[in-house]
Amino acid sequence: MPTTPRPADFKLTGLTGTLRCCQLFSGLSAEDLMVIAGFVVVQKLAKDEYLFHEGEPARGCYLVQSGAINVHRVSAIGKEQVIHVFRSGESFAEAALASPTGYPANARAVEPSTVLIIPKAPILELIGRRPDLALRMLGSMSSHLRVLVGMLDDLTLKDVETRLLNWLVKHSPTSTGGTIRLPGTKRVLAAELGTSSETLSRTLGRLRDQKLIAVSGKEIAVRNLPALQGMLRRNLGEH
Amino acid sequence: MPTTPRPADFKLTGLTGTLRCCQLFSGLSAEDLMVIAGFVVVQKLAKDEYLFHEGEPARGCYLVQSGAINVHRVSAIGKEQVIHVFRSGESFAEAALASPTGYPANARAVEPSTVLIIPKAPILELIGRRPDLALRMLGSMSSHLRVLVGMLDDLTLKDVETRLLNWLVKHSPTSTGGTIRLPGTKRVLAAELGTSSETLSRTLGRLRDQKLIAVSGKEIAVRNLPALQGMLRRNLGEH
DNA sequence: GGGATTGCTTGACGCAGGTCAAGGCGCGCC
DNA sequence: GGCGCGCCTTGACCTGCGTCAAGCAATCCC
Repeated sequence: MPTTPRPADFKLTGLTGTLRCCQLFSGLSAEDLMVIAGFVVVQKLAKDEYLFHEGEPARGCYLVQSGAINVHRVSAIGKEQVIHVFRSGESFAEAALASPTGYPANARAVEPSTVLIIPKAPILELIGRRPDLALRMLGSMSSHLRVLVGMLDDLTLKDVETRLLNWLVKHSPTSTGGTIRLPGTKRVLAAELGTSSETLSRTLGRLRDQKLIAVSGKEIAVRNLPALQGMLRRNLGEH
Repeated sequence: MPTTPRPADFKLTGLTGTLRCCQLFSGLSAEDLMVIAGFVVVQKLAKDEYLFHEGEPARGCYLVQSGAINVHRVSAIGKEQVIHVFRSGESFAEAALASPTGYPANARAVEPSTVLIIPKAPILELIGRRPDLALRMLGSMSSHLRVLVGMLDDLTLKDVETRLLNWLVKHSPTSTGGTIRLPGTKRVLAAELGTSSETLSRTLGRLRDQKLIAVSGKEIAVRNLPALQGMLRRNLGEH
């Protein structure tokens, strides 16, 4: 029954578009999407603003509409361990839905961002009625588990050089190399790799000396991607 | 309609007992338990026998009936990183249900063990009909996520001494201390703590010298739990 | 009983990488 | 322009811990 669209309807149809595009909800029926859009809360975050802190009671789970959210833990001495940076279309904190305890980590916007908050109660109710949604949630959490498992051996089984090589290979734009523009400062990259900015600097320096890359400011030019890949494989393959 | 119990019935009622006792299925109706018991596969494992390897296509998820299963990853150089040791009543590899990729880790019996294999297809079908079961699965996976997150800062934010202190405090039977009997060898404990048996030995030695614990064979007697807790807090609190 | 095996302890050594400190460079701001 | 302030780089140093190797104690098995 089409009537003149009111602002709220515009908002809803816009939201369903976002919802449809994400892994978690893609393929759901239009009605279900509308239901979800009906209870979702939009929140805008400034750069460096916190979405939630460790231990806070969980409101629900989240979907990044734009920007980037850094999920991390911090030790008693203030050292920060990045768990993952979630970007547009990705969902996180599904674990918070199913357990009565608070968030196990912190979430902060790396840049100005918009996230959709999916409140606990109504989404749980919907999951109860839509078993396939439950399976998707399971799938999404299982991929997060995989990310964490991946981090584990990153941190325990590899040295800084190998982790950096891996990062460079993953972020090279073309198959021959190309130049990568750092999203943040080098200190941030160092944190993401689980090291200090000094060690990162030295490691980059060593690769530069071998003419494998060129560094200038926030630009890293990958000169010889195949060589980097070979080096990575060698580092993984033997000692 | 009671008839003379056949062996298969005995088997089924025995299984439902096991199923009822575990976190994942406790509270399910008797019929549901029977359904699950109907498709569960019992597998016995000798010490050091593998249940599955990384990359293998997933059969389903698992429930430990007796014994202990070490879930771990291994790097290209053969170094082993323990993710978790699951014991009687615990379930694992739920993540494998929801994703088409293979297992992300290896599982091996630490001691002679019995596990129940819960095959993928029938349990997924049941989840589709029992939404509360889906929520339990979500809950279980979310607690595994928490374990992994916990491991992360164990590995990145603490040294071996702190990890050992944490382990001792967690495993002390009484509030004043008491004695802990190691389930496996010290080498296994060392692996669980992410270190070598030599370093573990040294660290235990240091605590012994300070009269905080006494070690004899597989028995660790905690002489002064409050002091251990204080030391732990101090290690976490400052440098 | 006596070799062989397995696990634990201890010493010696090396190394990756964290920390401290001292420049150098770019950039905005008065 | 001069000045201060982040950021990066580099050197010097230190330390935790992994590895190698040797010495014991307990257990097993012929």
